[in-house]
Amino acid sequence: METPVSTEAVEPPPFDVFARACPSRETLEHVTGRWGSLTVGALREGPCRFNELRRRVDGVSEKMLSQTLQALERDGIVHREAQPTNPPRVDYELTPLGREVAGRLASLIHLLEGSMEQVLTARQAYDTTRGSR
Amino acid sequence: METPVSTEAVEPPPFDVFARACPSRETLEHVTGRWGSLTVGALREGPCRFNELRRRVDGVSEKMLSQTLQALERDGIVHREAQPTNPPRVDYELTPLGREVAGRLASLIHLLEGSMEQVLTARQAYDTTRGSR
DNA sequence: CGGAATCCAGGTTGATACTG
DNA sequence: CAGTATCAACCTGGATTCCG
Repeated sequence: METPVSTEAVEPPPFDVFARACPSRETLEHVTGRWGSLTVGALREGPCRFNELRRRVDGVSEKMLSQTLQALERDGIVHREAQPTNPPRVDYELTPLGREVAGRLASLIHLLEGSMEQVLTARQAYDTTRGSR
Repeated sequence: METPVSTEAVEPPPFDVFARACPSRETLEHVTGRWGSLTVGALREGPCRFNELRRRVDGVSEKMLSQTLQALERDGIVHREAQPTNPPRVDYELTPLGREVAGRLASLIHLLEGSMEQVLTARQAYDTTRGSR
């Protein structure tokens, strides 16, 4: 018996974020980026129009929100539903994959929000120790 | 019965990453930032020296790794253990909080690595639909 | 080895203005 | 409303050099 060789791919390519060239690293960055994580988190509350999303994500500019949404839509994390009405109405919502991602992200966010006292204490300790080097 | 009022803070301040000025947003960015997530992920495999960490996180420069580690140390996510030997030896490891964070991050990373086929397919669909607008 | 400091190019950001 | 275009300003990140 020879090494089995089929005409179709026998094994899915391994994806590893720790490797510089792996496309999974890009997606991780889209999802965890400065506005990516907040946008996904905001969409977790339900479908949302562009400007409402802007309000939920305090501080994001139109441009950044637009760019972020496009990257997330391209990766299949967010679904964009445009209605050809006038004035235009566009709704964004998470895809099934997006909901899974959002869940894990929310878990991280909640952990951090709940640990901020501890973080703030650590910062003070660090600053008095190293700040006044 | 009156509303209970004690002399010490009755309620911990609410932390909300979606609010522009909340310090939790900074910590989220340290943890999910371009190198933050990979550094924390790499430290999950165990304590590690500076240059070994550089090898684990493919593509980081000394400067970025150094900056990233300092931010994470300040937030109490990473512990730095320096030995005053010559040559110097410094070990980094996750704190208990860091391990919790790393766990949630790993969960997200694994999800994404396992979904990349789907993501790549979504990208192709997007590019053929919108790319040739 | 483990960093800190400096320099600098280029990418990212966010007003502002404009379009459909 | 839902974006896109433009542009200056800022910041990121890499390379290099030097120190303990």
